[in-house]
Amino acid sequence: MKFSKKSEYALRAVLILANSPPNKTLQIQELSEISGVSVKFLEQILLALKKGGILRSKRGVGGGYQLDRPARSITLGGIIKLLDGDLCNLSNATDAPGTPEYPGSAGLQTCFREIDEQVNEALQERTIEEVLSMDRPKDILAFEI
Amino acid sequence: MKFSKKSEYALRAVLILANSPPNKTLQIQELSEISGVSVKFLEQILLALKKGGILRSKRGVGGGYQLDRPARSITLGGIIKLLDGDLCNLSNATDAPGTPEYPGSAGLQTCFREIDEQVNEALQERTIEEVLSMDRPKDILAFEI
DNA sequence: TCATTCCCGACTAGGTTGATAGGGAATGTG
DNA sequence: CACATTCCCTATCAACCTAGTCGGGAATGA
Repeated sequence: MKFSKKSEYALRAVLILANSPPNKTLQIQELSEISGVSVKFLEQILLALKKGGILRSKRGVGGGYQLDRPARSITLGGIIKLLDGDLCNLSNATDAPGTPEYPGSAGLQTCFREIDEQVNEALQERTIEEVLSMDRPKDILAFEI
Repeated sequence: MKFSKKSEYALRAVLILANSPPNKTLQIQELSEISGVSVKFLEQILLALKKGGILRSKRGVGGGYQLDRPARSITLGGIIKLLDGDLCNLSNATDAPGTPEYPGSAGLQTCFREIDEQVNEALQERTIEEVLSMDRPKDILAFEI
């Protein structure tokens, strides 16, 4: 019950880009340094994010990456799905073709489908913008004023 | 975001045992046939379940397995945890030692911890007894009378 | 004594993951 | 045009994990 490094690194990259000034492009090199992911590995991930319509890129001198749409429209689920294929799919184990019927098999599947839905919803609802704002909670800022 | 075959097969075995008359023992062979899992593989799983205090066993002629405690006290989470180690632990990826700080890293971790809790709670709450009863819903029974 | 049944560890084929490497294509600069 | 820069794309690989097999040992009861 975990997700891949690719997904995790993708989230890092998108968060970093979402946090930098709009219309500023960041190069792989910079993203690599901030996120702590090797340039070459990150490259593959950024490419996938681009193909998935989350980032846009520019080549040549002064090129780099930036978000292709507002951070409020990008969700954790969208990113993870892009890299890992499916989010939470417990029920497809109990559902697979060839699975025999046994006492509780139907009930089990219902349970797992419920959990799948819960998790997928939670991940699809959380936007990158929200995550960034959770980073620096308002009440703590209030104290600092 | 899925769990191992071992966990799945363990759930099958426990459900089958919970559904059979109390104090009746089932042999690996029988469990294998009903669950559709090879005898040898199932063997390992049953052994783990026994060591985990979920099943008890008896050797020799007429031996076999049975539940070591009532089905209402055995949860899906308990079984999965026994076989797979942890249930849902998304947050330990973002939490791992050596993870750098980047914009949103804290927020991300909070999100994942929330999901971890949700899933773990859901799995820890659902008992084997409940799952069995979901299999044959009461309203359908009512129709058949 | 012997068949039965669970107990236990070793082993392995095959797939997945995380990552590296190297060259190609676009783009801006002088 | 020539060239440096930066992204684009594919191939390859070692390490690890999973699902499963195998062979024998130990307890139990007839």
